[in-house]
Amino acid sequence: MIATDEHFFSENTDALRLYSIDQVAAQTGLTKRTLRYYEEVGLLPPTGRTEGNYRRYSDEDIHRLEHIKKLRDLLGFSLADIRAMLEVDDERGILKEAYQHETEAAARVAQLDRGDELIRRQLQIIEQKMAGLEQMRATLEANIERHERKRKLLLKNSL
Amino acid sequence: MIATDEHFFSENTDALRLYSIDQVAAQTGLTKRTLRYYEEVGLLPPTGRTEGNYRRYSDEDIHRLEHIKKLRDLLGFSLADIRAMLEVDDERGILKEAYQHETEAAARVAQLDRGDELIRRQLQIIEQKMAGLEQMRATLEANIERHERKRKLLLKNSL
DNA sequence: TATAACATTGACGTAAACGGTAATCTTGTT
DNA sequence: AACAAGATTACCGTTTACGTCAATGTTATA
Repeated sequence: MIATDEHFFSENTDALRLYSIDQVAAQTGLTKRTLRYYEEVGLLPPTGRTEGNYRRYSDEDIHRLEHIKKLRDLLGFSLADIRAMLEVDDERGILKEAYQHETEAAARVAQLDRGDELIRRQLQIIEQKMAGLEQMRATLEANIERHERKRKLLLKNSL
Repeated sequence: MIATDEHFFSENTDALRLYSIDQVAAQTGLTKRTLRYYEEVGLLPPTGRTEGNYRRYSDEDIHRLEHIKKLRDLLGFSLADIRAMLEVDDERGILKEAYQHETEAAARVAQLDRGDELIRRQLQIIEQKMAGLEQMRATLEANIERHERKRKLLLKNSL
């Protein structure tokens, strides 16, 4: 019986495919231990469960986990940082919910503005990192170009 | 007496200004403990010392420490990763040394090639990170633009 | 020269982010 | 029905990257 699952996701518009912890581990590249850990520390909201108390992950769960992994590996964020980022995302989600039900135009615009503010805050962090990386990249490329010039010089002199 | 320092750096072409651990901590934003730790684990080669066994940091040391910090904060690298990167840099340094003393053009070109190879390897890592960041950035900006369109729509409908 | 304010090296402590194991269920298969 | 395979929680262990003393030595200054 999977009535439990149906209950949890019956009002979800997503494709309600569910995955075992093994499948999710394989797809995300995270270990099963890590999946349980992220749930334990609240990075991932409690997943659905089968009647036998086995975890069942939704597509949304997987998406969130992949996002977490990106933040961890790409940005080198700590789980605390990631939690903060996700809370922003979650607020955006709530905002979006509210947006749907809001009828007044002015209030809708205000909610869009608030969403933008949250997004821009994240953009700033990312752009800051990118600027630093860009500088490192420029330095390295300058070295390659310097080598290029030296090579040409050597070639000219050897003629 | 600072004969020790003079001995250590007498053949260094750099400005041989030396800094106390406090000064370096202030300038790099690393704690004194971290400075000692990085030296202890070999990320920073042993610094010069005063007669009284106090550490004296050179400009080169500071430069290396700032580089380490960038790798740590920007790329989110572990100290193990950073050690690997620095070893590449160090090999480049050695290569450069050898280059100076090499007289044969062919050998010089070969060394430039080897240097390029090392640099490109680092470039690849950086570009990979940047690509990931760029993607996140694009996603966020797409959301802002989506909001922009919605705002315009609301404005039009409210007239 | 005495004292305060710095430094040094152990040594132990700690928060973060999991890894690994034990005891106990659950489930697909024979 | 029985058994192997895999899941769950609980709990202890580990690594990384430092923080925090304590005991001791050094140095600038009154």
